[in-house]
Amino acid sequence: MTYYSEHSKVWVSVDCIIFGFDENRMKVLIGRRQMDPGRGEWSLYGGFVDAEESLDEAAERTLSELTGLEHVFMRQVGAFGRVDRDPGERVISVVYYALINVKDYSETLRREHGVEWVDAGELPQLYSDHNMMVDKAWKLMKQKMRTEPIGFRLLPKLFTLTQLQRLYEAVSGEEIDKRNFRKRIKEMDYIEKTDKIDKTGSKRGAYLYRFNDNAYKEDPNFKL
Amino acid sequence: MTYYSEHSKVWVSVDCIIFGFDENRMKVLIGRRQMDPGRGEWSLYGGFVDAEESLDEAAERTLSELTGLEHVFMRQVGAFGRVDRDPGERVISVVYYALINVKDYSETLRREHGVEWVDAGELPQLYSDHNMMVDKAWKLMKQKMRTEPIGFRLLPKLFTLTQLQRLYEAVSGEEIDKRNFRKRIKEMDYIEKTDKIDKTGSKRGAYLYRFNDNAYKEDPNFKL
DNA sequence: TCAAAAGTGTTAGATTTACACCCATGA
DNA sequence: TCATGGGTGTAAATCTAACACTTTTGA
Repeated sequence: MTYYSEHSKVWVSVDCIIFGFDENRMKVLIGRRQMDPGRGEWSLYGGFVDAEESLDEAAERTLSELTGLEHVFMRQVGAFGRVDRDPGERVISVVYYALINVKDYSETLRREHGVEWVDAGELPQLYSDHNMMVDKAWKLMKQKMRTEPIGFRLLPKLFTLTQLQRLYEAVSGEEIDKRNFRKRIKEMDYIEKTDKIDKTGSKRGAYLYRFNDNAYKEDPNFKL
Repeated sequence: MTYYSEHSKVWVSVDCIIFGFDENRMKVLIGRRQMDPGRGEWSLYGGFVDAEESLDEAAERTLSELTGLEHVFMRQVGAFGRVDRDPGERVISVVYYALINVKDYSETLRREHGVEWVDAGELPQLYSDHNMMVDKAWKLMKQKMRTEPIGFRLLPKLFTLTQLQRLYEAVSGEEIDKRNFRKRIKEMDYIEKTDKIDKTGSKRGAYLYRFNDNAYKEDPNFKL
């Protein structure tokens, strides 16, 4: 029994914009496209949506295929549906962005898939409309980072305040005053100081902090 | 020649959340679903995406089919893709919201299509995941209305400051101080006072204002 | 001993909020 | 004449932004 058979079906793919933070820069994971058409062009990592999986599941599967990671923060960016966006066939693509900690992604696996971390501000021309996808994802991510505590997904579980500040500087594109920044952090009780000290960033060492998600849920207000 | 033939195709539809503003309330246009499955349930207005049209075009076509209106402000909300979201078949739906001036929509046409303006806060249960769609569209629209001058799409070309204020009150859900509101409006040079007066809202009459899009583009900053 | 990053408060300026009365008109 | 919505300014409170020096330690 088919209800909608007079209408035409299309291929639907998902494309993932995987953001990372390394050396004080926001990075995006891109690789050379491995299939025709467009083989060899720089491209986001994606895949087709199977008949028996949701869009979110397809995005999670695709991300996990590439990185081996699960339970990653992902959000949908939207659907891209120009008729000629794919040079081969008509394909509608639903785009997601993900935030991962670069250190959680095995270098071996990364090389096996032939993908690279590239500065978000210095992306080459990408396949099809992938640059537009990144632009939109970047805007959404930026917006969300201002109002929700999602930046921690890009850092190790324990991080220094300087690391956190550099992250917010990279996302906002401007320098942040150290004292004002720390003042605001102190007001957020769910950003907890530990007694651990990181000595890799300085001789003196800096206290390590942790984001406490349960504490956040009790008093969810965030603004940076 | 087919590149992606080993993958499966799906139906893709668009659903439109059409916002209006009337009697100081935000409204959404809904109707009784005219096809199986779900015939007779309250539902958003939608349609299938044709092979030779983009998603944006499909949304515009759908809106115009229902309202006869063109060049309407529309934005994509996102793609909804749970496998079982449609009780009939697997259909991925790409959702758009539109802002129209209720007065621009012919009552005759509205009745012909059997759709109604319902208070955005008092929607009945809708077909499938349509309530989730409205929730998300509402959030996005609200957010955008704070930072971009799109509210004017819901008002006549000429409007009084009280009308504008009521609109922003309806969207934000809280009362706004009249004097503070007008102070902010005065700073936006692209909201132009005309010498026309509206006497329908009060005995004394109120000046009518106009949004000047070209003037806005020269100095695009808006915040309410 | 010195270079390099960590850590810490105060003050001026800008923005936001609260608030009350007179005006013009049609019924 | 009076009820109704239109129109206007000021002051307190809050928030934001600017700013500089001391500490610790490994090289």
